[in-house]
Amino acid sequence: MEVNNIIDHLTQHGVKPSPQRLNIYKYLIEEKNHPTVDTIFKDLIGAMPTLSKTTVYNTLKLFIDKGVAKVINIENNETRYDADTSIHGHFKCEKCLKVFDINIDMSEIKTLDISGFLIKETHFYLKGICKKCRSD
Amino acid sequence: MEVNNIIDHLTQHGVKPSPQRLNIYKYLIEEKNHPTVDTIFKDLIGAMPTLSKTTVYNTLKLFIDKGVAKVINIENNETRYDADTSIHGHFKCEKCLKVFDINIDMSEIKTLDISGFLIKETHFYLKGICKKCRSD
DNA sequence: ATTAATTTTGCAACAATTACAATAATGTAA
DNA sequence: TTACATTATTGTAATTGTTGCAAAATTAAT
Ligand SMILES: [Mn+2]
Ligand SMILES: [Mn+2]
Ligand SMILES: [Zn+2]
Ligand SMILES: [Zn+2]
Repeated sequence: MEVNNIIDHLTQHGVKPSPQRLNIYKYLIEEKNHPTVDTIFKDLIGAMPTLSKTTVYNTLKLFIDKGVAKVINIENNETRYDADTSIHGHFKCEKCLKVFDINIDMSEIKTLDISGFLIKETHFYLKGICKKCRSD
Repeated sequence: MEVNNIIDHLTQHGVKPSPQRLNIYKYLIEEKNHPTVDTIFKDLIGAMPTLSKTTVYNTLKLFIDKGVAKVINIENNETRYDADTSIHGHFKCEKCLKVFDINIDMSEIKTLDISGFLIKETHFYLKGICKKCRSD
């Protein structure tokens, strides 16, 4: 995606695109690596030497609030973030520690024993060993 | 479930049933409340005044290792535990904060874009507002 | 009864996150 | 432009959930 599109996307969701916000958002959509705050910070501090970890926290919180990112909770003590806000699942490999996207069809699942419940978020993830790590 | 059955169940899974372990396990299967360490500790300290929070952590870790309990990660910074080790999902109400069980049929989901992957754990949860809280 | 092995406990250390106030940057109106 | 108000960023301290570790207590074996 081009920078102008990114700026538009953020702006349309009520996120003023400061340099830090722009870079963090670009990082999320380009890397698609479901990073932690620490990963983002370490990967961006080179290009933005004054970046503060607090800013990363603040920015991600803002992204979540405005709906341009969402949280992925797979391990506790390891909050990850995803700029893909569509409903999809994840697979975390316990060897290489990578997090892969999984397409899921939630159509029927939603209507089991929770009729009358208001669903706001759907989360699905698997843990195991990825194809590559199995063959190593 | 009777205490003798509980003892057998723990023993068969390689967990020596000390008083602390027995009480914590009984708590899990009786309350079915998907508690945090803190909740367990606060609810049991009355009956076991010498109980240590470290013991709760140790015990739950042992339960997980031996397969008589599993971790539920819905919020980060809020690790919950479940003695129901079958594959099932959860719904967390953001008003009353209760966690409900959901039956799920994973049959098809497992075979989408992760062929060749070894699946060890399946996690599914929803967040929203429960029926009761909606009508209040 | 001694000794060895296991379990529990208390406290210190740690790491992720949040609170908060100071600084910097940006926007707005004379 | 200058002056002022608003917003964003930063650094540090505080908080919280968790783990490490060694001493004390309990249980098992000899
Ligand atoms: Mn994703
Ligand atoms: Mn459950
Ligand atoms: Zn892997
Ligand atoms: Zn509720």
